[in-house]
Amino acid sequence: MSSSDTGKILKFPHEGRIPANPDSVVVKMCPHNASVSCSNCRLNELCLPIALNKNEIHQLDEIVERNRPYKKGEHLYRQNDEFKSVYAVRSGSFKSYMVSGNGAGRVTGFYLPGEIIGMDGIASKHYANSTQSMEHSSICEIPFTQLEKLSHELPSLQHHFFAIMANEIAKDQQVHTILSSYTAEERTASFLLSLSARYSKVGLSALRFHLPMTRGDIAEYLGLTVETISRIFTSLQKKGFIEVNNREIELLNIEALRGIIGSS
Amino acid sequence: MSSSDTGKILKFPHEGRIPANPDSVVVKMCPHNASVSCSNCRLNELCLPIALNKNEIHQLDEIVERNRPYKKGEHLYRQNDEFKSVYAVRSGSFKSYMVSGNGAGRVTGFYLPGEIIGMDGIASKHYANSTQSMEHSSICEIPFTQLEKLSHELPSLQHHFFAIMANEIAKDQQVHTILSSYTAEERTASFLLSLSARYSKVGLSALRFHLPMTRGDIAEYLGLTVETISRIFTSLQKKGFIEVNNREIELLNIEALRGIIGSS
DNA sequence: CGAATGCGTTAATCTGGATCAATAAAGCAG
DNA sequence: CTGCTTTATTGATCCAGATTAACGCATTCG
Repeated sequence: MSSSDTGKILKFPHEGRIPANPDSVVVKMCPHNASVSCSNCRLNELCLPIALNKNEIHQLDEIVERNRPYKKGEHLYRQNDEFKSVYAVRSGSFKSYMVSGNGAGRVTGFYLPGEIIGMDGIASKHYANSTQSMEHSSICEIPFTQLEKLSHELPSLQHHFFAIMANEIAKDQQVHTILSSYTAEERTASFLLSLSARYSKVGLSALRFHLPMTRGDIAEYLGLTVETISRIFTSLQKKGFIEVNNREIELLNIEALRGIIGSS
Repeated sequence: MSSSDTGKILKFPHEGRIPANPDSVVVKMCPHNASVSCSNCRLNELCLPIALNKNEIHQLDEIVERNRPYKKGEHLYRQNDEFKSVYAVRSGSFKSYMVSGNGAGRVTGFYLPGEIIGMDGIASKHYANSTQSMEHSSICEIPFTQLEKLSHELPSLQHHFFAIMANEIAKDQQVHTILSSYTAEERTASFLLSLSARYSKVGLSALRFHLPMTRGDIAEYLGLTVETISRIFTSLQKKGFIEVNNREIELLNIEALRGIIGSS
């Protein structure tokens, strides 16, 4: 069927990332630049500094370590490593996965800019997952002991960190519902809608974005197989709800996607 | 703090609950007695007071409200109610469930004595689940604003509450793995093992316990159907791994159950 | 360059668990 | 107690999604 599509290949500049508009700060600010501080980070409305005042942000800034960029596939930490820090994604994206008894890895989460990684290690002092970058990415490392100490001094930081963790809990319970009762098509639609919402939060397009993960990653995350994901993408495309070209995806009818979930 | 001022001790014969041994404190201490304080609660090694000193426990005690007992089926709160408190199960058990788009309820969690309920409401200020008791139960209510304030004053309480939330996150990610990759038999085995571990934590038998939930609840929780749960119980019984009589269950070969999961 | 490797799609077949259906056994209110 | 509702078991059939297999298409690498 693809014999005639040669002329209409979508070209995507910027490492496959699609800014909401071509002149957005996203591009100008060079997301991998380590010298940025929390106060001028474009993500500070999403990330830890939210609801902190100038002075408080400055104190947070002091404990944040801005690491070197991570190449695609590099590990942030591995399952059972000693828990030391939580991390905020500055640019790029990460996936976490757990190796279960039989050795088959299972993707347990995807992390996009502004999101916090590593909270699974707080309880047992060892990370429960491994986490690796899915593309060239950069990260802010926040040593947990210091974060706890600072939280104790800044009530609004404590409050906000409680909220961040609670949000993770609520999100995980939502996933529980999806995995325990949705069909393959419903899972896929809800996954796409979740990505869309999260991209739009960081100022990228809600309707057209790059999938940093493989079909296999999506399948593992949703408890399905690669083939099923592939078939469902194809079928959603045939229905005119989406358009997929490799890792580039456009949501043509977002209401219809919502309908898939509502109608279950 | 007088001991049961009117002498009206709510009598509570095990109500289908099997104590580790018949003379255990569980029975003696009358779990539904509202006059107990955190310092002499048999659950204080599991619950919020963990790692607090005498004086700190006393401060915590001040904000804890010991509610009237809940009858079977009563709601603690409903989905979308305004978030006000988290709750610690003192005796009995609760289930939480979410009503998804189509109206079909889905059980998202079970809560046994010593466990904390309601953290799903912290982030959005409204509970994401409904929670109801599965048997005659009692609860400690902890108004969240006050807990937050006290956490700010007591670093070890802050630390511990971070840990409790993190534990919930880790547990939910474990559930993610189970739902996305385990077979029906593996899910059921891991569910039974989880119950066993949790009962044994509160001093009840790890090998012989009462299931407070229906087969239907288990099925919803595990993303299966009642019939499948029923068939798997029967099949595990035929294999000699367990013995079930209605809601009473005995794990005859716990290693074999572990083997079911490991061998996937 | 050609070979190897990883990712994605499509098609044919198989199966674990759902669905449908019937019955039994508890629990419970009057 | 009796009748009614909810819960549990078991069997027969069906189907969504897994499995298996083959192939296309990029990348990378010697």
